[in-house]
Order: sequence, then C-alpha cells, then structure tokens
Amino acid sequence: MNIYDIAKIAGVSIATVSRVVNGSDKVSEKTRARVLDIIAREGYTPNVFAQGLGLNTMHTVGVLVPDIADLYMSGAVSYLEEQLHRSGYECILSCSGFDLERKHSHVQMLLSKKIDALILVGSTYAGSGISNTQTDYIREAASEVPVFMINGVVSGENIYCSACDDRTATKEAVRSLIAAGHKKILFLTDSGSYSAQQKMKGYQDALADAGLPLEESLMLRIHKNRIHMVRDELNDLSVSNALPSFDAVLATDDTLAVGAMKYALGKGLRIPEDLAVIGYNNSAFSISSEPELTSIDSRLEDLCKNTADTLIRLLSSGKDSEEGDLPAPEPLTLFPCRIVWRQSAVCSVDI
Amino acid sequence: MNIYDIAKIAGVSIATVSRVVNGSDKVSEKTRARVLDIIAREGYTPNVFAQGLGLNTMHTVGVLVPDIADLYMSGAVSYLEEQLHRSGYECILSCSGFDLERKHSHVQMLLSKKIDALILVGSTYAGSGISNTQTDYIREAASEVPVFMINGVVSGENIYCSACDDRTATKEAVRSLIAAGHKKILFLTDSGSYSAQQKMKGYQDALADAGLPLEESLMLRIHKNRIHMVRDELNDLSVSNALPSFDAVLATDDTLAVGAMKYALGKGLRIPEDLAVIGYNNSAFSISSEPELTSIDSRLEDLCKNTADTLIRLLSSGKDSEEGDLPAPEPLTLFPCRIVWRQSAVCSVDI
DNA sequence: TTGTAAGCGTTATCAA
DNA sequence: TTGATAACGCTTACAA
Repeated sequence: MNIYDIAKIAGVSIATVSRVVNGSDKVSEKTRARVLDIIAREGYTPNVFAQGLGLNTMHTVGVLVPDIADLYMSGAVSYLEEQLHRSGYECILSCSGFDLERKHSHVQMLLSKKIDALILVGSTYAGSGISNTQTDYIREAASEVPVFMINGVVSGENIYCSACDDRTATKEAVRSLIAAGHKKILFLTDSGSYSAQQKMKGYQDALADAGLPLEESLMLRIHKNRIHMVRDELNDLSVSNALPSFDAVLATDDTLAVGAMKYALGKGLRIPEDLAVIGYNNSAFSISSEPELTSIDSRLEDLCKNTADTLIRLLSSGKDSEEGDLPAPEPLTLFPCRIVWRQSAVCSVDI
Repeated sequence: MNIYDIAKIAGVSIATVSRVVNGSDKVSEKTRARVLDIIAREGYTPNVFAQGLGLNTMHTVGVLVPDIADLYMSGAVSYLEEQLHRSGYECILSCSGFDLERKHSHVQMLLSKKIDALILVGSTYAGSGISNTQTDYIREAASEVPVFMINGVVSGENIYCSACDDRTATKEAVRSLIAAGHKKILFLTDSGSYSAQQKMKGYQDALADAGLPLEESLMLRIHKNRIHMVRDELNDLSVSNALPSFDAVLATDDTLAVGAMKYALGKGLRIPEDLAVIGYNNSAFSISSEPELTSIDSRLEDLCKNTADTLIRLLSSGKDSEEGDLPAPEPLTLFPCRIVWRQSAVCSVDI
C-alpha cells in the first residue's frame, strides 16, 4: 500500500495525498476528509526510506555510550530517549566500549545511517584532554551533524557540551572530609577521562587549601569498576603493601565507592567512623549499599534535558522559523553538582 | 558526493561503482582497485535512504523495553546490541513504559521505521496471559517482521520467545527456604506479568509439595520497585497491621529484595537468621547490598545470545542461502535458571 | 566485464 | 485547489 494506491482509490493525484499526509492547508476540506478516511481504512503509512531520500532525514538521533549496562549511561539514555521521542525523534543506540578506534568506527557507522544529530554520553569521549588527536573524530563528525556531549567537554564548531562542575563539587566534598578530621584521603578512580581529571583537580584544590600534602600514592587508579573486582584489587594492593593507609575515600563512581566499602568491611573497619566514603553519581547503588553512600549528584537528568532541548531547538530552527530566531546555543553549559549526604560520610561544613 | 560523482571520476558507469561497493565478483580487478581507491580518497559512503528504498531494509532492529534505566533491561540491550552490531544490524531503541496503549504505539512507531525485526525485552509485553487482547498488537506486528521476546511467552506465527524456567527455579528456591525451617514465606512482587505469575506458581508448587498452607496475605504485590519505596511501602503496611508476619522473602526482582532487606534492617532483624531473603535476576544489586543477596540468575545473557542468533539466522536465510537450509527456529526456547547462593539465604537442599 | 535504464515511494516545483 | 513531473541516490535486470 503506497501513495499511488491511496491516490487511485481516492481518485486524486499523489501530490494531493502527499499534501494531506503532510498537513498542507492547500487542500479542500472535502478532499482531505476523504483521503484521510481512506488512509486510515487502508492503514497506509508513508515509506520512510522514500521520505528520507527526499527530505534527507529520517528523524533519528545517534546515541553513543561506552556501556549501556552502566547505570549512569542507561539513566542518560532513558532521559534522552523520552525527550527525543516526544519531539518525534528516535534513537539509534550504539555501544562503543572505551577503545578509541572503536569509538571512531561507531561514530562513522552512526553517521553513515544519516542521523540528524549525534549524542555522546560520558566523559570518555572527551579523551584525556592532553592532545586533540583523541577527539579529532568528534570534530570531524560535527562537520556533518551537530554533536552533543553529555558530561564531557570538547571544543569545536557545532559541538555542544553539557557537563557538571565536577571540580568544585569534589573540592567541596573533600573540604568536608578534611573538616571532619580526615587527613589521609584516598582519591579512587578507574579512569583518566576529562571528568576524572576535573575531579582529581578538585581533590587537589581542597588539599592545597587546607595545607595538606599531595601524596601521589593516595591518588589511585584501578582497572575495573565492578564492585567485587574493586574490592579484590584493593585487597591485592593491601597484601602487597602497595596501598598507603587512608581514613577516607573519594571515589569517582558509586560502584568504586561500594567496592571500597566492601574492602573496608572485609577489614573490619567501621564506616564512617574508621573510614568515610563518598561516591559519585548518586546512583541506585548509593542506596542499595549498607551503610548507604554519601554521593555527589552529577545532575544527569538536567544535563540530558539541556541536551535534548538544545538539540530540538537546533534541528527545528530554520524549519518553520516562526520562533523569532532564538540565540545560538551555548557551546558549554555547566551545572553545579549537589552532594547528597547519607551514612557513609557526614557533612561537616556549610555548603 | 554520490555514486554519480564517483562514477564520473573513475570513468565508469554507476552500475560498476555499485558493483564494487557491493562486492560483486563481476568486476575486473583493475576497475575494482581504481574505484575502491577513489571511493576511499573521496570518502564516499552510499546513501542509506536510497539503499533502503531499493532493498527495503536499512539493517536496523527495533528494540523495545519498558524502562532502559532498569538493570535487567539495560543488561539485555547491552548483550543484544553487541551481537547485532557485530552482524551488521543497528538498534533503534525505544522505551514504552508499562502501559498497554503506549506499548502498542511504540511498536507501531518502530514498524513505521521499517525495522527488519522487533525485539521486546521483559515479560511485561507478554501481558497477564488472561486474555489475548493484551498481546494482539504483537501478533499484528509479527505479520510484518519477525518478533522476538526476551523472557516473555506469546504464541503466534513469526514470534520467537526466549525465556527462563522461572517456575522451576522459584520452586527450588522456596523448597530450600522450607528445608531451612522457614514456614512463613513472603512472595513479593511488583508485577502481574507472565513471568511474575510463573514465579508465583513455582512458589505455590513448593508450598503444596511441603504440605504448607497457601496464605493469600503472604503473596504481596506492591506498587513500586525502587528500593526506598519498597521499604517504605512495607513499613506502611506494617504500621497499619496489613502485613502478616514472615520469616523469609522471595522477591521477583533484586531491587524488591534489597528493599525488603532495608525494611528488615530498619526493624532490627538479622539476615538471614531472622529473615532469609532471595532475590531475582542476579543483578549488581545482589552484590552491592549488605549482606549480599542470594538471587536467582535468570540467564539473561543466554536469552539474548539465543535471540540474536536466531534473529540473524532468520534474516540471513533466503539471502545467500548457502547455509543448507537450517531447520526453522523454535517458537520457544526455555533455559533453566541457576540459584546463586550468597549470605541473605543459605542453601539447604541438593539442587 | 561493462553500460543503459527502469524502478523503489516520496516531496516539491511549476502549470493549469 | 489540483495534477503532472522532476528529483532524491541507489540496485539490478537486461543489453551490449
């Protein structure tokens, strides 16, 4: 059942059917009603490939995540999909992992599907910030479609970033740990991404402000972010005397924090008395653990809302252009984080 | 840059370029090399809309989940996406929620995108099994493309289901609880789906086998599956004396189980001495909690592998048809579950 | 081995 | 208000 069939049944031309389908006002009410009727009765839907060929869009957005099984990413996709779907866009989801080459090839594949825009979720796509070569493929992509980054900052034409102020948040959290009397605070991460680096800077800021020394060994990067693997890796380090003593942990992800708590519990330490723990992202893991985890809320929902809003605005500008020419979107929107205090670390400063 | 441009540069016809792109063997090596060279140099990729129009496929699969933020669904999508991507298919992800009307409209929308197949993740799409009207839209969809169900059973032409044997697994788990001396076992669910019903039947089987009475009030369906909401709902019921006393819980999802543990901890109960708890799905929540949660592994990865395999097999049959005509796929593949014993309930039977 | 040309199902321009 | 027709970029018989 295609547009010719409908036209034949209705006794009109395909142009008229097309006008009816697309809600043109240059159709008589009588014709419109009849055609609409037939369309409904025959269950006709326009062929999206043909539409795509003519209009050069299928109203899809590419969404790339390193790992959809991670609560942070799946939360982001959940927010994004909801908003985009409501505006008539569907998501082509792709999972790239953390390897640069695979990220690049996944982006290429998404572009080849003629997506209207590309969303990259997670700071891993921002590279380490050391060199531009790690993010050149993003600028390359941005020459074809607008690119949106969630919690990553990359500069370039047609690239729009939404991130939260990890540096300030981490600094505040560590300041509170220091105020509570902690002296040996372990910074625990599994990543060297832009975001992880910002957090580390915030950690260092707080230490510097308090006049505490910066100990290399207290900034620990481990390899896995699965709870038991984190626990085991800490145990291994401890056994081989490679782990300095510490009385608090600031982890760049809730799973790392829970892993650290498992390690501590195994050692018979009391939380937060012997060891205070602060996680990141305020995920469901922060309330599933025992004691429940103080965690930094990275404002994921707001980042996603902001992203979806500007995406829609950008894609629909130039269309009806009724909208009075809104100002160009910001290349970077930064949201302040919020610390959610629970039992694993208590608040001891005004924030 | 389109096929005409490449043809012109290479001094051949578009048919030849097309043949080169599609790896036809009816091209001389010399021509192929030259064309390939130009394609690479110019960075040409075929327009997928035009390809779609001609071939009536864009190599996409629709993946519908009620809620991608749920660990079960995001785990499923993770496995599926990986397998499908490897076979050259991309996923259009859509989140429908649990409302029948929205499920239907999301399926329609996916079909309108001319997907090659549809995957429905989660037993919610199987309806309650009471009436066929709840699943008619699935059979309707199956008349257009093959439909695959993950952990849901719906009968119909062109519908392929992968599920795990929830009934037997639950029965075994409850049998163990009974053997350990538990008499008042709470069956805790948030769903009336096919899968939840199978689990309830398994629960009832075990009670019947042990000659224990079936108490209506011990089969509790609550409304939310967020940890704190579960805890609070149990607390509310307890306060209003609507909660029977119980010494064990079998929950149809790990989050429910963790919520029940939070409730118990709030009451000062010891786990598993005063209250044994068994969850479902063996998700990361089962190891993030304290004590860690005994949970029934619903074999998600195997369900997804099976689904992706038969999907690929089905879609590529009739193509090269080199494959010696494999047998038709089974309409239902059932996997046995595995119980993963941790601290919240100990194993007291041979399984 | 290569080229010509029809067909895929729309949208949009231009005439009527 | 309507209709005829070109254009979108590809695949694939069929011819050469």
